[in-house]
Amino acid sequence: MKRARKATTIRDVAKAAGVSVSTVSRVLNEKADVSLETYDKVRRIIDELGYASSLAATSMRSQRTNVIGILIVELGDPFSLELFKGVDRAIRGTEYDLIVYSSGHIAIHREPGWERRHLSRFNSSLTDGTIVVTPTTDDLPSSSPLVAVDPHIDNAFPAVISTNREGAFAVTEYMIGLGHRRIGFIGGRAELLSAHQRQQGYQEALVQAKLPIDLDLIQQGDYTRKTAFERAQTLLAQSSPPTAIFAANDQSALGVIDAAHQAGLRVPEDLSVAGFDNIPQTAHMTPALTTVDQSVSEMGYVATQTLIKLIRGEPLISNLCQVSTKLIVRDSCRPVE
Amino acid sequence: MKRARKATTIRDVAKAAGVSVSTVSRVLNEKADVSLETYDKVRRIIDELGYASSLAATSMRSQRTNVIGILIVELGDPFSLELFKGVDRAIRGTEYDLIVYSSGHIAIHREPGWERRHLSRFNSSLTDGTIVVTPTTDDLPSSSPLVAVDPHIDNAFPAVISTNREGAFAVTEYMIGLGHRRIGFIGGRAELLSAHQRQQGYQEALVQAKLPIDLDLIQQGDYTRKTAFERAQTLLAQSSPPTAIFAANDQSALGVIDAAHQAGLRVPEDLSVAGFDNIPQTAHMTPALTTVDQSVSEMGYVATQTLIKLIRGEPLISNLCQVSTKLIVRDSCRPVE
DNA sequence: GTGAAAGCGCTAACAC
DNA sequence: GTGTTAGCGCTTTCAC
Repeated sequence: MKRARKATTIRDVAKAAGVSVSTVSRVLNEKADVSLETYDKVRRIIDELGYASSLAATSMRSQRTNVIGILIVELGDPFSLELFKGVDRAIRGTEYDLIVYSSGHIAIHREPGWERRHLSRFNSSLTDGTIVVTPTTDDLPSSSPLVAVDPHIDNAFPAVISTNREGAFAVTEYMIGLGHRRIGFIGGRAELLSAHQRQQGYQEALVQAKLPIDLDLIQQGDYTRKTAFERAQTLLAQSSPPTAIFAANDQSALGVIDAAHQAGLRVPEDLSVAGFDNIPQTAHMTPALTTVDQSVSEMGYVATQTLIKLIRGEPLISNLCQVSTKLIVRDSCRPVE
Repeated sequence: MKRARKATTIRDVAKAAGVSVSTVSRVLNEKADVSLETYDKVRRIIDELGYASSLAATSMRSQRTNVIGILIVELGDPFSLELFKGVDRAIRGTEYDLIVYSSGHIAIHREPGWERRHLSRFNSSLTDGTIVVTPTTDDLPSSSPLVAVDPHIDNAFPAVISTNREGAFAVTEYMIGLGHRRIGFIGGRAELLSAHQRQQGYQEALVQAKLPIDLDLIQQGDYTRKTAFERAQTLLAQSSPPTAIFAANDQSALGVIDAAHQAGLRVPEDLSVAGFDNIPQTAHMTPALTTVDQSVSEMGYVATQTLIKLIRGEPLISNLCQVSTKLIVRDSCRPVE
């Protein structure tokens, strides 16, 4: 147990090498004006001591830390986990390290603008840039580049999003094609652009099919299974309930299925259900869910690449990058008899 | 776009409130000796400005940051992702924030002792304690508490691990019970205690059944699918190949199945295969894998709780916490005909 | 009850 | 080529 050992600092290295701290700093940062002899000596001491510069101290003085931050509400949430896969892939082999920051203090997440505070803790220090996932506000001051994943509806900075409108349109059109005329919709978190776009796609498909937009069939959800369950109950309790329901994400679709079972309805025999897919696993759950497949890990990949470009000062082709979606038909939807 | 805006510092708050920085600091840290009037004024300004103290600066001066660190090799790796679920669960509702640190610089991971360097970057700053996942070395100096998940074989500090020996014993015993006499073993990363314990359980089951320990049947793996694939090929190419193979983890088991298919063998008809489970999903893959189920998310949960105890100075019941495993029999194993 | 000042580990500007 | 010095944003004595 070498626990008590205090961390080695740049001064320890300097002392051991018989040089000044600035010389060590120069070696660390690969500055040109150090004699080869000194360089080697310092490098050797650094290795011997197993020294690595303190991220906290470094970040306070210099602009560059070569660390990318990612701000997330819930670390364990399937969306986050799926996102990490893409972020990881994008980061491999680059010079960047990654810091995922998440708060345990649940109250913070209830308070809108929590990301502003968290960002503030990072800001102009620790990270060279930050990915913010599903921000609750568009007012995010930052002196370093920012990229949003699934951005706020008023979002003003570079962001990555799926082709939500097209996907929602396709799935609604598909249901209409199966003969459904009363198709329920359970929306997502109202402040997110994705939720808005999905509802838009749903409505456009109805309009194209010359079907009425019935406000009784449109329920406000929040991308959680629990809320969708309640909203679906409301839909199913109506005098003329929908024969199909399109839920704004996979969790919501599961909530709809919960409600159907609760009401004694079979899926898909009595009720067709489709969702927007966040993670590959959900689709394989019973019953096999008809989904709009969006590659969340791809979103993570693209977001990271975009952020790296911004950090490097390279030009962006577009401020809003769309990751394409694909309709995947499985047996949770049936034609109306 | 409010991007150019510089981050607000404690001095901005002090100036706006007409007090000194030390007073603001006192308010931030809820020190007693501040007049209520001053306290309220400063709090109001803090809210107005959306100020949050810089983690980098705070951590340099004070011991406590209320941040827990977790050091991981690959962020996108299924083991890590599963672990996060438990860590997240443990952190919810506590006063702690979480930082996951991962490096993109692949070369670092080849170099043994990379975690020492990464730890050094955190150390005595940023985090109050750190969870280190599958460390490649036991020589980890740190001035703050450390907990290992799946520790190094010579590990000396608090750690969380599964009941690997018992699990491996159970699955080997089960295969023997099916009539298998030549059971191959593909081991894990040699420097990890888990790999050692799994091999031990395997061997003990053979000994108990009075079966010989045939070194030709024991292959060194590294918990990756690719390596297991190669090792399994070696096993299957032998003059009297095994009728069953126990692989040290789920990825390795998949590699074994790959090799079986490659060799034209059917699983489980021609070859029984079992693995040690890291993530719930793998078990459901084709063919349904007989596994020793270890709850990785539970390991994350326990590790986090242990670390929090250490940080708070509470006593630990044991230095090595074991998360229990369970044999789950599925149809990737068959009796010998 | 509050402010001034030192200093955490580091980098950058300026000496020499 | 190398050392000295100031200061990043914060906490913590120590005065007053």
